[in-house]
Amino acid sequence: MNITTINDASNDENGLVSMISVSGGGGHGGVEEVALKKGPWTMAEDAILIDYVTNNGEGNWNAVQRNTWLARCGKSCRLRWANHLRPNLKKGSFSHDEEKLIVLFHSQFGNKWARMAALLPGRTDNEIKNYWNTRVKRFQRQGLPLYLDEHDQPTRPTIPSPCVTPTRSNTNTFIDSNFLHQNHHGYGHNHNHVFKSSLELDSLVLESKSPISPTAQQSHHSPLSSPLNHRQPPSSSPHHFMDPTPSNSNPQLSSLSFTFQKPTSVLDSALRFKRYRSYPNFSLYHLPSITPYSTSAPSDQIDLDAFRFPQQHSSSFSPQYFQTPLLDYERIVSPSTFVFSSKLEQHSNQFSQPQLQPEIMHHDIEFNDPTFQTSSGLLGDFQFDAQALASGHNSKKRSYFSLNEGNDVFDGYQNFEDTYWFSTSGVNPKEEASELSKSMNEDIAKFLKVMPSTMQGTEGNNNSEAEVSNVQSSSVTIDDNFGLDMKPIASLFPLTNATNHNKSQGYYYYWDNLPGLC
DNA sequence: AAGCGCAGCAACCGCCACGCC
DNA sequence: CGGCGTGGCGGTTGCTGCGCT
Repeated sequence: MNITTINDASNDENGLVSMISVSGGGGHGGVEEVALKKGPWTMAEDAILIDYVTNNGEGNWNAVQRNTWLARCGKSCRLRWANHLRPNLKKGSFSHDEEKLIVLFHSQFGNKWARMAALLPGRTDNEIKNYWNTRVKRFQRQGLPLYLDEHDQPTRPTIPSPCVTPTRSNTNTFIDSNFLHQNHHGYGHNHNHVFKSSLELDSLVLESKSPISPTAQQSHHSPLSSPLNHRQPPSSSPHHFMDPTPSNSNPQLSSLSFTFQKPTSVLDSALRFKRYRSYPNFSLYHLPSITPYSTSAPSDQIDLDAFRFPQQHSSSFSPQYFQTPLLDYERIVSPSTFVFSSKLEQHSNQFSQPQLQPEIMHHDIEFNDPTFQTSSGLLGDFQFDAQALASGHNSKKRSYFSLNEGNDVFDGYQNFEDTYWFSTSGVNPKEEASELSKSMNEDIAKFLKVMPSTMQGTEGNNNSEAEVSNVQSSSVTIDDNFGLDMKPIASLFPLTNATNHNKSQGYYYYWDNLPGLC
């Protein structure tokens, strides 16, 4: 089918319409013209798109235009869905923590908006891009270096990347001194806000020849330029923020000199990132698509205590940042939870957030059921969900139910504030959940296998210790929809050993030193 | 009140990668 | 192997609201 777009700005309520010629299909060469609308989406269009995706799943966006009267091109539909209509989108301005993360990510990835979005659940690449562009404009106008946090003192010098002198040939890194000041857990003296890691690391020294004022730095290192632009070669691993400690041994190093840590081979593999891609048969009402693995340790051999995500006590940490990118539940809400805003506006982006969408996506759970006492943090939740589903276990805040929505019946279960919906295919939810549980357990096992051994508390955890002894890669692929790059995650969350949590199976590691989130 | 600049946001466009045939 | 369709990504544009003059 050939589609020709003809711009015609004369015949649309918004003054934006394109005429496309749709030909082919039957070989008659017949051409039917379809007016493709452009411009802002209306609520009616949104409703059509939501309905279509609900019934047909994501993907095949051009079919939307073919199968509905929605006169939008596939790209426009995909964009509208991804940026405004899909569940779990977080609207509103970025929090300060998110802003810092964006700066952090940009210093690592450059203009890789989609990549950043994958690390900021609920945020879209477009949002991040817009935020960054706005930030660029603002900082440029104010003459501030881009990688200087706006809440910090503007006089704080930034290490410009051209002056960075790695001591190891395989390192090409940029680190902004700004980030070295943002962790308040405190190690060292002059630069006591450094990132403490328990990883065994090589060290490298970054040296700044001289302090550079923001103004001077601007001319030297344009705020518009990402550190990535200065990397040679650009394809090298942009691994930064690794456990910097003051370097006082070298008298040539000024206060802008730091020694920070480079991970060993475990975290040294190439950055790996995988685009999300929907299954062709993806259903909006499916629980997460999990690809079973044939060889994995059963879950009962995995001590999930060895892997804990941040707890509430860490004031600087927002665990929801990493919930979605790590293990994307595809938390789905019923279309009934889409409600129209009472405030009528011209555009149609006023669907309120799904009411069931949790503002805080993580659960910090203390279960009474000993079955789940070993599960905590993200993986714990993950396993909990699967096991509870499989077992049919109903905790106080979890229940199965069905919901009649017109002619449709949706099966679901509720876990605290979160509601999960899954298919109405007739599969017994528990059977489906049982398979899901197995797959999840296998995924968790696989996940743990490739985790750096230093990320796992191994005391009293011989099984997993053995499993992780031959770690070769830091990348984890949970399924086709999911690629996890452990490296930036690990570098963002240096591990500390919380020894005062004396559970029977050993000690925990906490990810509680998120830099820049204080 | 009008004009202007700016911030924020939504959406489009071009390019490219990938899979399929 | 090349053409084609599809989708993803990054750059860019345009619109709207708001504050300031």
